Amino acid sequence: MVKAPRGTQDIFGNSSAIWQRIEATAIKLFNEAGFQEIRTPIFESSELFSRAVGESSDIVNKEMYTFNDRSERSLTLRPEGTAGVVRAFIENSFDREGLPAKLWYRGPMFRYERPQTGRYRQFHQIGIEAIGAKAPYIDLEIIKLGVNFIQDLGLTNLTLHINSLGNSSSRENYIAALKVFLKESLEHVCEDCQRRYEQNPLRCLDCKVPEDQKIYQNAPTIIKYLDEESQKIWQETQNGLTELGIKYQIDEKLVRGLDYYTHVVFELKTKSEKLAGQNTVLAGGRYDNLVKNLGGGDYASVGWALGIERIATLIEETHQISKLYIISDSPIEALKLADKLRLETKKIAIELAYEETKFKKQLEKAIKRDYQWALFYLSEERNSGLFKLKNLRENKEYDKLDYSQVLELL
RNA sequence: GCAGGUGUCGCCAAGUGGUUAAGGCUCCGGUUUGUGGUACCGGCACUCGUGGGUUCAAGUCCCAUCAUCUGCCCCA
Repeated sequence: MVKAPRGTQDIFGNSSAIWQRIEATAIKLFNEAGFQEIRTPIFESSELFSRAVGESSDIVNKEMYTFNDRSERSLTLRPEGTAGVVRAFIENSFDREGLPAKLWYRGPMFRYERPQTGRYRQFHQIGIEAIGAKAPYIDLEIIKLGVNFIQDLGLTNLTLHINSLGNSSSRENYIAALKVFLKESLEHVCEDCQRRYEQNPLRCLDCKVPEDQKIYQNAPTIIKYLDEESQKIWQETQNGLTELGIKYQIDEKLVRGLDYYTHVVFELKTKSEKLAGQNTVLAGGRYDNLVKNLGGGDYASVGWALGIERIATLIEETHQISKLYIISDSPIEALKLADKLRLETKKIAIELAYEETKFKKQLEKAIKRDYQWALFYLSEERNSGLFKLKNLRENKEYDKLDYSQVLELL
């Protein structure tokens, strides 16, 4: 039997209802804040990602779904959303429409990784980007939208972690200082850290090995290396969060896996056990150099992305709309009635039996499938023009109703 | 990419080398025609993830492969 490829899954039933709720919640929030949807291609030139995400990142090194098409172009299934959005921003000259460009997107992303709880090879993100906005107030708006999103879904038990990576020169100075520190104890740390030292020294800081962590306790922190400008932005961001009543936790070891981040970076993490080790459900930050690096103007930007699968795992259940089942001995008459009812009722699903099965079977089906209502529409009702309606959950029956009374009850 | 666990019907699950692969739930049909999830009857794995091998004999042993789970790496 042919199965879905490793790391992919079918979404249906209750999960699908939860996904719809997640997407509807996000879309409402984005519309209210004046963000516009953008749909970019699912595959792009491979070069876009190696330039945007960074040659040293794990994503580019070992996780991309890259292939050559029939004309030998190297293409890649997008591993994240920001690169494509920025490419579209530049290509379509969005800067002429006025800045910042406030955009949101959703859709599948692809990374060739070992599948696990909360980790898939095809996974889905919803993200927002504000391109061409330097003021820290846009960071605050973006972060607030993430926090509101979580709240609107009724999720608790999430913590906002933030850190600053500073501007390019602060970051360079810090990395230089960090490398000096790391070099002293390079022989005593794990192999991964020795590799990180070469490739991405920042990542050493969130190493999981306890012995290594002991050593890193004395490492210089990035905050001390922020230059005046970066320091000022960092202060304003924190003040703003407090003003907005957003609780946060400074995490000096939060460095993120993509190379394009600058200044503020943040993650919303859950304490729930349901996601095993994958406890980050929403993450983002500022990327002031990315647009320029991809050939656009010098536009500072900020954004985040959330993982739909991870959020969905945290949501237990969702309310389905109530349903009505038409019990009839004539499918065509039931179909005509269903059509009419669908036009004239709101927020109720109208269903019927398509085959001429027995009365009792139809009623049992309605009960088993958890329909709230059964509407009797057999020859007797059709002749009299009066309906019988039953609330199956409350076991209440309403007899001899005319059509308008049926509508009132639903 | 590395280390370990698991794979018998849609779901749960017995089976530990020997004739026709328990059982439960769900599902489908019926118990002569318009009212409740009950009860009763019947149906639903030529096959044990897949492919090889060992054996007179394999769901049961061996190898490979695939899938899945857990930890690491990393990430949403």
